[in-house]
Parts: sequence; structure tokens; C-alpha cells
Amino acid sequence: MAAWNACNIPITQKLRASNKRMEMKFSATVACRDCALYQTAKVLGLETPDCSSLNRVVLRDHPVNKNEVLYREGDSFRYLYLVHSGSCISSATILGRKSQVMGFYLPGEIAGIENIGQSLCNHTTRVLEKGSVCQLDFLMLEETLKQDELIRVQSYLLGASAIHARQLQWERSLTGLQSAEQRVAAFLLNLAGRFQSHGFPADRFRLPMSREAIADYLGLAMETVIRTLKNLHNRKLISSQTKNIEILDGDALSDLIRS
Amino acid sequence: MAAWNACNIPITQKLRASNKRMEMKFSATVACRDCALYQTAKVLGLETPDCSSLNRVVLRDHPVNKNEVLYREGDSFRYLYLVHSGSCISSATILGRKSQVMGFYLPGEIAGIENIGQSLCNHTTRVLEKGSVCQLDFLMLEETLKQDELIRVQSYLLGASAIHARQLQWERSLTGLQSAEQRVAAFLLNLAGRFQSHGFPADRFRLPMSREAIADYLGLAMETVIRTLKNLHNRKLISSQTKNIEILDGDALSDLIRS
DNA sequence: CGGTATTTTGAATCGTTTCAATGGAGGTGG
DNA sequence: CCACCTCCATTGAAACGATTCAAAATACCG
Repeated sequence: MAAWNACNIPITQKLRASNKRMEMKFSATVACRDCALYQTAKVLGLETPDCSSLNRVVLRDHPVNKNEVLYREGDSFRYLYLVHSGSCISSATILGRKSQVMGFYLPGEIAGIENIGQSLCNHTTRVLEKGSVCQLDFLMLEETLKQDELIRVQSYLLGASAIHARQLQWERSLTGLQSAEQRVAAFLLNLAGRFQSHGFPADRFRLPMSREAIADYLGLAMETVIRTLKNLHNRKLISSQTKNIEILDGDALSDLIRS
Repeated sequence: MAAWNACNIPITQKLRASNKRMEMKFSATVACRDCALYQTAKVLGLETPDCSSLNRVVLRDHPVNKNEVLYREGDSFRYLYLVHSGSCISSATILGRKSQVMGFYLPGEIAGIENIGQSLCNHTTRVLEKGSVCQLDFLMLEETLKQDELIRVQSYLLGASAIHARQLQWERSLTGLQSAEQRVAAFLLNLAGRFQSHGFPADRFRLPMSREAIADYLGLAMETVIRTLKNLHNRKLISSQTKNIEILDGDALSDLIRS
């Protein structure tokens, strides 16, 4: 299926190619605290199993429930949330309008990364599917970590931030896709690529978000999203039953976007 | 007219509030080289009239002609272009499609800022209206500048990069505006705010770009942009004759977006 | 003052939205 | 374990708005 879009960079492997990616269960499973700490250290590029210095930075590995708010628009920015399992949705009120869905955070991605470089949060992020997140104290980072750890973690976050900027640029280019079919196809391929880059199967996944959220994200009406998915299903490009998606012909989906 | 959108931060004043903004002529005027160097130094936050160290970083103040290409998609990223006069348009081929307009650079803004943190250019930027730009050698920065100069320039660029990210986020939210009228209104207000933040009048300006470019940028057909402008003109919200725009009722335009 | 590129206008088509009503899934409590 | 309730997904039909295609008018540049 080649590269589906320009945004699918494995965050967890960006800076350390030799870093064996951790295995994450897709459904919500609350790992033991020590294990979570260890996983987080690995993700951040810290090899030492002795990650005692992380104890003050990684505040907690935290089970989260549906609709729980991680941070709210206007909050002062301090924490990052590494999504271990479950998923999140972030929205913002830009242009003075009603809140619009700005993006989704899948397992392996970092909620709050969009705030780096700013003092206030500009999104509201809430939990879509219950799971667990690791809360990192961004301010504490600089004070606590050992010099070499700090550099590694910082460069990791810088990389993650660049990845987020690319995702944003990709989203911005959705405006150029006029037809609902193209937008939905692009959306599915983007999700597939992100799942893949975090170690999950690309052609078979469960949509964490509602049809309404997809519609808002893509700038379409909910009914249009539904009809488009059904149409793609009937043409055997995908299999779609409620939240379960299977990509049957990724190349054809790519062609849709290009035409 | 209050704040029109969340992206209107005076780049030239972001980090140094006490920095008197330089006067720039709107139409193309090629300043003498020394003068340009001095202006550039001021914009970057360097007070010393002795900016000899800038000589190796600011390669040249360079008159540019319409359609001239500053950098091309895939080029290795090295230079930033401070737009002194004239304006630029940047486009990219995302999602494997035909090139899409991704944004515009007005006088006082920095073309190439979107590449910071990446090794390759991901946009193609060309000149819309002839003018002059200052070419900065981004790689040379670190090697050449004195320590305190380097820090000041770097933090300036970081701030500019954050501003670009906010503009990108604003553009991303265009997807949420369904009607052509809302998109055009948002576009005009965004332009007005950017002109204002760079020291130009907000309610009376000349569109640097063609109707076709606006249409591509907003994800509309060119004819729709024309008809929408005409409609806003007839309703006396704006005055529009070819490239000359006057905003007659900014509040009403804001209301359009909100409704 | 030409010649070209851009802007403007009109009319028909197409696709998306909207509104309204039905169907189904998941969660809670008896 | 089932009934119930609520939220979410689905379907249909009508209306609206943007696109498309084609032609004319106007601006811009050398």
C-alpha cells in the first residue's frame, strides 16, 4: 500500500532506531505502575532500567475514563500525556465559533504536544475510549533529569513536536479536498498509517471516535460521512460496520484522493 | 474591530516590546544594502548598529521579481527569507495531489519558517509581487554569531516559528467553515490582521494574490470567490474592485463567521 | 497600444446539507 | 437475565449552494 501520507512517522522510533518498540494492548488495560514507568522511559529514549529520576517527572500512570478531560482550553500548560491505551479527542474554539474537533490522539501519541512553545493550552482534550495515560510534568523535566537524560528527552519532544506540526499541515490540506469521498478516504488512510507507525495493524482497526466527531473533523455533515463510508463499503474498498473498519483496497483509496 | 483572529501577533515585536518597528514601504522599493542590513538586524532583535557579524548570515538583500522561486519542495533547507516588500505564495503537493496553495507571506513575515526543524523544504515558495527579501543563512547562524546575539536571534526564530504554527492552526480551522461566505470573510479578516500587525492599515489593503490563488487556498472555485466578494461588496460589508479591498464593516464580517 | 492573463458574468448540473424519522448498540437497574 | 433507556448510527426526500462550462469584459505588462 506504499506510503499513504506524509505524516506517518513512528514517534517511538524517530530518534532511536535501535529502540525495540514496546508492545501495547489495543483495548484498555491498566498496567502496573512500575511497568508503565518502564515503558514510558523506553518511549522517551531512556535505556536505563534505573529510571529513578523519572519518578518526579512521570507523575503517574493514570487510568482514565470516557469523557474525562485531560486539559482545557486556557489552562496554563504544564503537562504532557503519553497515551498508553485508549484514545483522546482534542477540540478548540477558533474563529470565535462553536468548538471544532482539531484532532485525535491514538495510543503511542502524545496529547498536549500542540502546546509546546506556549504558556496556555489552546485545545481541550478529553478521553474518547477509556484507557491509561502517563502524565509528564513538562516544567519539572528541566530541573530533575540528569544532563544526558534531559538532552535525550528534550530532543525526543522536539521531534514529536515536529511530527505534530506535520500532522497539522496534513490536516490543513484537507481543505483542498472538495468531495466528501476524498476527505473520508484521506482520513482513513491517515488513521491507518498512524496505527501502523505505532505498531498496530494498518488495515484493520476500530474507530475510536463517533461519526459526528469524524464529520466535525473533516468539515462534513455526519450523514455525509455515514453515506460515504457505506458507499466505500459497497464498492468493496473498505469494510465498515459501525466502528470496525477494514481497509480492503488501500491503493484504490489513494487513487481517490489523487483524482 | 477588536481582535479578528487568534493569529495576529506582531512578529517584529513579539520578543522585544521596546523595539521600534521599522517603516516599510508597501510597494516595491529596493533599499540600499546597508540600510537593509540595518533593518534586518533590528527585526531580529539586534540593537547594535555594528552588525558586522550579520554580514555572513544575511547573505544579501535581494530584489526579487514576480514568479521568482525562493525555494522548492525537496530542496535541502538552509535559508530563511525575510520579506521586506512584495509578497510570496507557498504551495505544496500533499496527499499526492496537484499542488495546493498553503499560505502567503506578507511584508514583515518570514518565508521558509515552516521548514524549521526539518532537513528538507516541504513547500515551494514563489514571489507574487516583486519586491525585496533578505536571505538569511540558517546554518551559518550558529557558527558565526556572538553568543548573546545567537541566543537572541534563535529565540526570535523560535517565536516566529510558534507564530507560524498558530497561523497553520488557524488555516486548519478553515475546514470547519462550510459556506464560501464564511471562508472568504475569515480570509479577509486574517489578512487585515496580519497587515495591521506589521504596521500597515488593516481596513484598506491590496490583495497580493489572484482570485485563483485565494480559491485554491480556501478550497473553493475561483468563480465562487468572485461572486462572494461581489456579494459582500453589494451588502456594503467591504469595498472590492479587483485587487483593492476596503473593509467597511469588520464586525459584520466577524459575525458572519460566528453564525 | 497591442496581446495576454486575469476577472467577471450567466445558466445548468451535481453533490452536500438539512430535516425528520427509524433502527440498533451499549449500559444500567430491577 | 431481561427490559428499558439513552446515545449513536442509519436511511429517505427535499432544498440549497457550490461547481462546472462557456463566453465576455476588463486589467495588466511590455
